Amino acid sequence: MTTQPQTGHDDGSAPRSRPRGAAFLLSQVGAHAATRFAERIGGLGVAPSDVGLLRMIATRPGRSQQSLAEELGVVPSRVVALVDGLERKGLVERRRNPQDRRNYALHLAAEGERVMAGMRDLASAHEDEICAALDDTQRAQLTELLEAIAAQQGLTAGVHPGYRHLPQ
Amino acid sequence: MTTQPQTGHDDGSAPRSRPRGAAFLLSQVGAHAATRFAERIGGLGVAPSDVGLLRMIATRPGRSQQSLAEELGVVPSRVVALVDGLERKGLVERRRNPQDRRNYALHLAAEGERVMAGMRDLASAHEDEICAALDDTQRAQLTELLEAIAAQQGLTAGVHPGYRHLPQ
DNA sequence: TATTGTTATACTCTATAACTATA
DNA sequence: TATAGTTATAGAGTATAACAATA
Repeated sequence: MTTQPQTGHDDGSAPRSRPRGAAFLLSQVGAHAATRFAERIGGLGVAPSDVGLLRMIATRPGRSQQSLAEELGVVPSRVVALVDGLERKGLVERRRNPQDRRNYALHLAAEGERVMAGMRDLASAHEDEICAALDDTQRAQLTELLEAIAAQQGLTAGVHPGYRHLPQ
Repeated sequence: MTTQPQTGHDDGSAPRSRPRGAAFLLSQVGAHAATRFAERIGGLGVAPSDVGLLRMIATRPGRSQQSLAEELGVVPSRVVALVDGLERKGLVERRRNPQDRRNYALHLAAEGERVMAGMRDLASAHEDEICAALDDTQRAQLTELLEAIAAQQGLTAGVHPGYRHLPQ
């Protein structure tokens, strides 16, 4: 994804009184953070698109594919492909529900638990890398500002919009 | 692009003393900002991938496709496709250089100038929309923090990493 | 009939590699 | 030989629509 050029401070001048370029910087730095994270988790053998799914299954085991599709804002057939991949890697299991044999209850396999643990460590290191320029106070400040924007813009906590389908 | 889930404040609790989740928030809010901007510029008939190109040509007219490819971090054949699209829409012109007939000098067409002007207005409105939750002081604060991160992470001012090719 | 999941298909994006023309 | 640009091709990602099994 890409965003607009801004008049910015390409010339190295100090920021103006009315700040400009925050939106572009957000998109730029955000894309960078996502790319770096993707590189890191690549070492665990999972793709960025897998991460949300894994976490949602870990948080609420037994969920159906439909419920994941809804929360992620993707089409159910997409979840089929994602779960196929995770199942092939031995990270999740599809368990039939005897009460209603139409849907599956999704659970993490043992290997999936290990990958989730690895991701938590990795997320912590990632956080430190991205925020290396900031001290603890500034980090808290940034988090607060971003949380305010996220809330006002109606973003769901923990759900990355990368999943959403623009084309209707 | 997608990033990691964070332990976050899904439960609505107050932020902890050691801030967690800034990197995920960055990626989440950044992707949202990029998506909203893409929706806006869609009305001008250009795609997000066109924007950087248009701006770079506007900033330094007469550039070659090669130089654009290098600065954007994409392969030259990709620039061919992008410039083809912009030329077809009447936004840019390829002018032969009589001194060296191998390369083109790229220039904005009249319609391209109009679109650039439209984008500047639109970027301003976009900025206001994304930062609606913040007052001017907070906006300046956010910009400062993001600029510090961008500089420390080695990001090029005004160049969106969405252009970069991870697959080598 | 409605719901869950699946398959078949097509479209977009973008890189690689081979090629043309010019130098 | 080297450089700017182009074409042909292939792979990844993801949506739409038709379908099967179950309720």
